[in-house]
Amino acid sequence: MASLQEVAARAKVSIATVSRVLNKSDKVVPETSAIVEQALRDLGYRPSRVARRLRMNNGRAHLVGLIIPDIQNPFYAEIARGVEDAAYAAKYALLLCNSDENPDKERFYLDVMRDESVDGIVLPPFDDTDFAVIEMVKTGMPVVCVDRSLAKVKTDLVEVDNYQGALEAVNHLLDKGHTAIALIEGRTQVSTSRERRRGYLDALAARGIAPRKEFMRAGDFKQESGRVLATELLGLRKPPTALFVCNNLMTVGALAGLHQRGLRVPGDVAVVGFDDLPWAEALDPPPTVVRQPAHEVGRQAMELLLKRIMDPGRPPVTVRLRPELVVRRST
Amino acid sequence: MASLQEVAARAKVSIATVSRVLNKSDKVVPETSAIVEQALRDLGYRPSRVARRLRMNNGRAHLVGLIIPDIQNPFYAEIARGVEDAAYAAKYALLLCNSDENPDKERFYLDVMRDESVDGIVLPPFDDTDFAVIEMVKTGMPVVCVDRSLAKVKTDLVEVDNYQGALEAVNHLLDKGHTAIALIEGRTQVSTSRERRRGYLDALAARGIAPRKEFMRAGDFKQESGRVLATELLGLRKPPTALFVCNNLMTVGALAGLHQRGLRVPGDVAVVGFDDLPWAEALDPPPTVVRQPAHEVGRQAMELLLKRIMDPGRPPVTVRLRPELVVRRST
DNA sequence: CCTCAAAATGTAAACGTTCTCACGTTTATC
DNA sequence: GATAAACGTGAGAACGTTTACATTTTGAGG
Repeated sequence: MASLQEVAARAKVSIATVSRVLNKSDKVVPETSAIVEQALRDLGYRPSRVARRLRMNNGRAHLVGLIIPDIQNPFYAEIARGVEDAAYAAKYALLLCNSDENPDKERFYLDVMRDESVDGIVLPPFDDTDFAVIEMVKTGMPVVCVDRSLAKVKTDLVEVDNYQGALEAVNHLLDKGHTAIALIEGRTQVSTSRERRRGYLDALAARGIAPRKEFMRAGDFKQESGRVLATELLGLRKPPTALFVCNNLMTVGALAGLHQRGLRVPGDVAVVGFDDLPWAEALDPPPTVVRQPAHEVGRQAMELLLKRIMDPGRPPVTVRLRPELVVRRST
Repeated sequence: MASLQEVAARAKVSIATVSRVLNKSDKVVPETSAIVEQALRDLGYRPSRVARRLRMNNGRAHLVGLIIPDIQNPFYAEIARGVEDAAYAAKYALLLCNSDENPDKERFYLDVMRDESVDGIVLPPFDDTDFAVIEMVKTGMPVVCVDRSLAKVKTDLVEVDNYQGALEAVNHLLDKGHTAIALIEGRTQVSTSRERRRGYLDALAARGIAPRKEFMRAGDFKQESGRVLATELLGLRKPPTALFVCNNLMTVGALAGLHQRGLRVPGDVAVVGFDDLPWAEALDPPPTVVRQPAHEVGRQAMELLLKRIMDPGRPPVTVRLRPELVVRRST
């Protein structure tokens, strides 16, 4: 509550001097410095981040934004933790928002961030052509994309090698002798979905297996669509013997759907998911998944963002992390 | 980027008039209004939340803080969603931070919030006597506590009837014929822990069962401590036949610990947990739990906060929500 | 002692708002 | 037709910082 004004009055110096003591930027003689420091302590002075931000509209707000689809999705929660840990280490605060994969909500929060003049933003774009995000990048706002990329503009990006992950997942199923492998993918406008599908197709092709249209279904990344699509697939006249499900929530949904139909996993159908789950070990059965280093994704994204804030002119960088196939008991 | 200044220049009016048009507070003749609106559109004007906040240090920042122990805990993630949904509905943005049950981190973030001059804060206090939070309340900052309460000061509070929940949980085990029921509780400085323990003790007492010290263990709310304590308990010469575990993560940990020892649930040991889990149905076995209406807790907390922001003088209110025993297959 | 540069401190503008007050113009009242 | 009231608009202060620039103090060299 105490302002520079009041501190200055108490120390009988000018506010400029107090400011100098605070930022230890300029020279101030030890004596005065001591007096000011005392006044500072006496009044329990705390600088107003708001006033500071207004004054220096460049990059010292020590505040960054993070927009994710849904904090209740453990994958994004882990990314968020990665971002937060790196931010906290650098003494940055985080404006965290859920877009719900809803462009309007995303836009609202992007606006908030601009209006709050945050130093930068970390986010997985809604899709390839996310207009609002592209616009934001063009205004010069530091933006780091995570998980998903943007088609037209180049930004810093931390992603996981989705193609490689999918390849390994499907190869694993093929190695187990499966040939009728179905794909449950997410929204196809999202770069990660396409990469994973490409991995799926290439893995099949490498063994000379022709993909079947009816084995490829697109959901919306949510649990319910996993359940519905798995049920549909297993209801086919010639059902698949294995499922490759392209995200965590849909995997859980698929397992639930299979249980509902009274099918045994992996006895009747094998399942490989994408994204690990925090309680995978406690699930029935513990699913084989392609684990993404989500915390690391978040951490590196934040670090990239910090670098860009320090040096806005630096060329954009892409960091590609390797996923890891974790074999458990669903295959 | 465009400021009031620039808009005013383009519309050939004073900034005061532009401001009036924006806030449609004062009367401005339709003609000028139209010209200004046009200029506003032409320049794509967006008000600076920062400048606005600096000017009106009372309650129109449209920004609130939320500090939770860990966003990766689904219980808190659900609370966070409740808060966020209500905040978004009221066009408030959310400064979200993880305290990790770490007082230093909590203090850092509380400071950030004060310095950002947020309109108010929602949080579960670290414990009963959380000094930093009490201090914050005393400065007049609107604070709503969720889940846990503060001992000395009275604030708005949204809590769940932990006593009742524990009572039902333990009664359920008693009804199943168990008498050797162990308790795995959280940090005992936290109000919820004590309430749940009280429920546990009273339920036993009502059936004339004397509590046994070695059956009561305190953990730290985290998965690992659930695993360790469950293992310890089942290693006793006379082990319990049922476990009442006081939060979600410790429940998962306990289940893992029991599996490790090769024990069957509920065959060898029955388990009731506190807090529901998003994929409870997919767990092995799906656990019986006391479900807390976490989303509702968050939503109501945010609404209480909004009321307090509007009317700082109103007397603090306590909302107590009812938990619900969800019987599944671990008992 | 005086001068003058260097060092220490003070002054004031700026950031983008909101809002009080004052000012000029129109309309109502007698 | 003069005076007052009502209305629309503008000027400028304030919020709490940082910082360029101006001013004062200091100390050394002559």
